[in-house]
Parts: sequence; C-alpha cells; structure tokens
Amino acid sequence: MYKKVARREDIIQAAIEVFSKKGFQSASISEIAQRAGVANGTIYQYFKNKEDLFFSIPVEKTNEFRSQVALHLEGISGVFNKIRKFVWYFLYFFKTNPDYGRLLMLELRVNRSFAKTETYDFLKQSVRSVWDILEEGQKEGVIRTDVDIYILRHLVLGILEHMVSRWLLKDAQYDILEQHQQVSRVLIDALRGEAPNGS
Amino acid sequence: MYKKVARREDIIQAAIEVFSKKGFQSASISEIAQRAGVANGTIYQYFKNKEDLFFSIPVEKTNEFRSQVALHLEGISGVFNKIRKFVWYFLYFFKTNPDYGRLLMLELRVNRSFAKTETYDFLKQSVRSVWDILEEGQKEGVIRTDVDIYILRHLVLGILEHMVSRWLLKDAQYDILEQHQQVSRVLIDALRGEAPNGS
DNA sequence: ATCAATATTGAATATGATTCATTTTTATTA
DNA sequence: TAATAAAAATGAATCATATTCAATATTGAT
Repeated sequence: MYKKVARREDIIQAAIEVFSKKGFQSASISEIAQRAGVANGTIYQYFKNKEDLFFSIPVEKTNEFRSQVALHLEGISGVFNKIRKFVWYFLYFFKTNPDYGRLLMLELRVNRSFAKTETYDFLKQSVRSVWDILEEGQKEGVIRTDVDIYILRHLVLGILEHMVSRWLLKDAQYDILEQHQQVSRVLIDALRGEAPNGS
Repeated sequence: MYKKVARREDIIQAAIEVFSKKGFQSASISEIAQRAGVANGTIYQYFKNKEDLFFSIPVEKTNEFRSQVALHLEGISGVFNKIRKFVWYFLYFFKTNPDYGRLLMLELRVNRSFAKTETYDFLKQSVRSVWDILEEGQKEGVIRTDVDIYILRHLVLGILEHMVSRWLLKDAQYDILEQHQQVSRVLIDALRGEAPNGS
C-alpha cells in the first residue's frame, strides 16, 4: 500500500524538523508523533526506538550530498581544481542546510553508537571523493607522497568540519562560504608539499 | 568542615568516571551518587542539574592541559619548533587521557549549550597558544599572511581534533602519537605557504 | 461480504531526573 | 557541655518521557 511508504517518510520528515530545532536530548517522541500526524506508538512500528529514528535521518541528505558532489566535480580536470570545487561545495552544502548540519556535525558525527551503524559507513562513503582526488594527485605526482594519504584526508576534512562546526555553534551568524578560496589555498599548499617546488 | 570541599570533588570525580564510560545520555544520577557515596538529592545541592554537573567536568583537566602546554613550549625557540611541540603534546594529552577525550571531543566540544558557558570560554583559552604562535610567525615573516589567521587556526585545530575524534570513535585502537611528525610536516608546509620559498 | 493479516492507537508501564519536607550534621553561644 | 540556629544531606514522592502492548481499525484477498 502506498500509504505505508509515506508514513515512514512523514515520521522522518517530522523527526528532522524536531531534532534539528531541539537536538536529540530534548526532542520528544510526542512532538514528533504529533507533527507527523500519528500516535506515539506508531513510531515504534517503524523504528526500534528514538535513537534508531534519529540515526535514520541522514540517509536521504547523504544521497543528496553524494550526487551533488559528483555532479559538481564532473568535467573538472586537474586535481587541485577538484579540491577547490569540493571545498566550495562542502561549505555551500552546509550553508544551505544548516539545520541538517547541526544534526550531522554536532550530534551524529561524534556519536559512538552511530559510528557502529550502516548509515555511518554510508556517510563515510560520501567523502570518498576526497580520497579519490588525493590518490589521483599522488599518482600524477602533484600531491606529496611523503605523508600518509590518511593524514592528508584528516587535513582536508579536519579543516572543513572544524569550520562548519564552529560556525554552527556560533548560530551560523557569518557567511562561511566567503572563506572557501583561502581554505583551498592553504590546503593545496599543504598537499603539494615542498618537494614539487624544488626548494 | 573539610568534608564540604571534598564533597563537590567527590561528585565530580564520580561523574567523570560514569560519564566517561557511558556518555551523558546513559549515565544515571543514581550511579554517580552511589559512586560518590552521597544520596541523589545531594548532587542537586552542588549542581543545578545533570547537565550542569556534566559541564563542570572540564575545568580541572583544562587547567592541566594549559599548564602542561606552557611547560612544554618553554625554552623552545622557532615558530615551527613550537608548532611541532604543540602537535606532539596535543596528541600525547589525548593518548594519555582517552576517557576525558571522549567527553571533551565527542560530547562537550559540540554541545550548543556548553558553547554558551563560561567553562567553554575557559576551554577556548587553552588553545590560545596556537593563536600566539601563529601571530609570532606572521610577525617574523615565516608564516604566510595572505590567509586569515582564523583560517590557519582552523587548519591546525581541525586536523588535530579530527584525528583525535576519529581515533576515539575507533575505540583508540591504534597509537595516535605515531603520526605526529607527519602532521607537523603538512601543517608547516601549509602555514609557510608558497611565497617564502620564492617559487 | 467475510476473514485473516497488518497497521494504528493511546492508556498503562518503566525509567530516571528532579523536588522538597524531614532528618542529620555543623557552627555558635552561653 | 548543652542548647540553638544554620547549613547540608537524605531519599521517598513527584514529574517527565520513552517504550510497550492489548484493543481497535484498516486493508487486501477470496
């Protein structure tokens, strides 16, 4: 029946709204149920518990992020141009999705139980493109190989996630996107390293 | 009476143990009270509520971190040597304090209410040394000035906090300290920028 | 139209934070 | 030392919510 599919979606949609506004802790099942137009018990038909519902939220948005990154990178050549574009889109995505950003960056991303879910693995895949770009750059000889690719990924995701987290904690008051060029600049210098310059 | 001072300490100590093991959500006041050897109600004599107790934890450890950083930086000259030492101590501190690390990195650091407390401001001061080092480097002309110092700080703290967070989420299985040299290397290249090389 | 299967409901239960009237301890004074 | 007031501690009662489940309603098949 078509309604069954819709129900689950309704609940998730209501959950996004309530969890985004209140955070996991102070969001209540009653409010989510009410907003979804179902009884409290119905939620437990679709989700094991409050946490399970919470953890189901990022699936849809992760799909969006992944496909949009792929789309934006399409046709771009040159490893550093790809880095620039990724940095831009990462900041753009959270600038345009601050509510979801709060859930992802300030709650889910650092949740130990969430880190053990399949959704988390799925989420990690969404930044797979960074890994691919770094690997490509190392093969082409434009990205340093004297440092583990893991470290380079920590560098790229570290600065981006840190910036977005701090920005969200400050209630997204300033325009985070304005800084994308400076971020790309330092990252590219770090990734290139000294060797390619022959200094 | 001397016991009165000790009471508050007892409760905080018990809270560190219980919150570290279980996280904020599933730690219970009863367990903390029991471990501290007081009744449930006593906790509310010293702390407004569960969250207030949670937020009181980082004060002591922050003091330790700050004074140790200052001590380790003492006598070191050269901006990049200071960066290297800070990176090393940052990783060392969390390697030797993983329980506290979980509380700080995975819960407090991303908590919106905590970001509004005085303790949070105090905590931010603990990484003041990074700012000082960066400023010193810019004055000396060895650190790039074509990028905001804010961005440079995001870079340094971003990679470090990201590394520690991921490591804690993976149950601190590997030795995070092993990577300190590689981290310093990429950071220093990023901070130096291209210009000083004359390329 | 009937029936079995499935989905929904919301009152009852369970868990755990918080309150507060009572009791205990501490400090002060004679 | 005893009496008394002030401060601290207690834990049973209260309150707020997540979760359960027996009863009810809806759906799809024949």
